[in-house]
Amino acid sequence: MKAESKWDVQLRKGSLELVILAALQPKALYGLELLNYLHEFETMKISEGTLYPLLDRLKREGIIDANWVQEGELRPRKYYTLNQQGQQRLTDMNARWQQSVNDIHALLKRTKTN
Amino acid sequence: MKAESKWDVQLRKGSLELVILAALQPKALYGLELLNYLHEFETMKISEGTLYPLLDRLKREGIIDANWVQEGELRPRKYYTLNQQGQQRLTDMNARWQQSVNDIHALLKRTKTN
DNA sequence: ATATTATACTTTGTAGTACAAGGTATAATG
DNA sequence: CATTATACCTTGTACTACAAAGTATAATAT
Repeated sequence: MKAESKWDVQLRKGSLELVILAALQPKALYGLELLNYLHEFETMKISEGTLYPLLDRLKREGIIDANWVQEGELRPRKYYTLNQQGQQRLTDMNARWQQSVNDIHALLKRTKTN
Repeated sequence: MKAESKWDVQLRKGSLELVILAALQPKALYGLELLNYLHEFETMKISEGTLYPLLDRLKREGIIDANWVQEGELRPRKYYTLNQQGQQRLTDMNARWQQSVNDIHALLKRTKTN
């Protein structure tokens, strides 16, 4: 696998918020669970130091909710859920992302592939 | 038209470098010409304060070349051209971008569109 | 003449984000 | 009783796009 470049980080920067909302939409996940889920995707292998502050921010912005769950003897886990505002935000972001992809695609089509 | 959100800026952040390389690939453009060209694309309406420092950076990184051209009585213009390294970088970025789009697409497909 | 507009490029300071590296705490394993 | 695994948190840093303002020159308007 190719080492991660500075640019890979920058590219992810914009889409990460969308990606996390999308990941939380089908069902609530706790931090590490979400992290491992994202690791399935080559371009989304982020670290805890990236994820937790981001989740905090999304919570402060009021688009996700968090609540501790104690399951049996296990360490308590903080589950994050997408709320109504989060669902709306996801829809908006999705649309905007699609538009951006279209624009970039159009620009790339005008290049010559020698 | 929808006002530009903080997120729009962040989303553009990652792809802007790719976009500029793609725009310069077919032929050399000067600053404002490139700016106007990008304004054709809704998600790529950047300002001079964004473009010129970015072009400087790409030049310092050695992936584009710049040279002043005096055409007739007009104000001299600085034309930017993609060099060989820039072409390579464009190819690499293109591949990585495609991969990222695929990943995000996969994530979005798993969401429910109620 | 001289003010304004258009063209073209430049500079400065700021805000937002992801990151690496380290930290805390607890329970299970060796 | 040391180590590993799980889980979440904190701090300081690097990078990028941006707004706002500036310089300089030529063409146009008053």
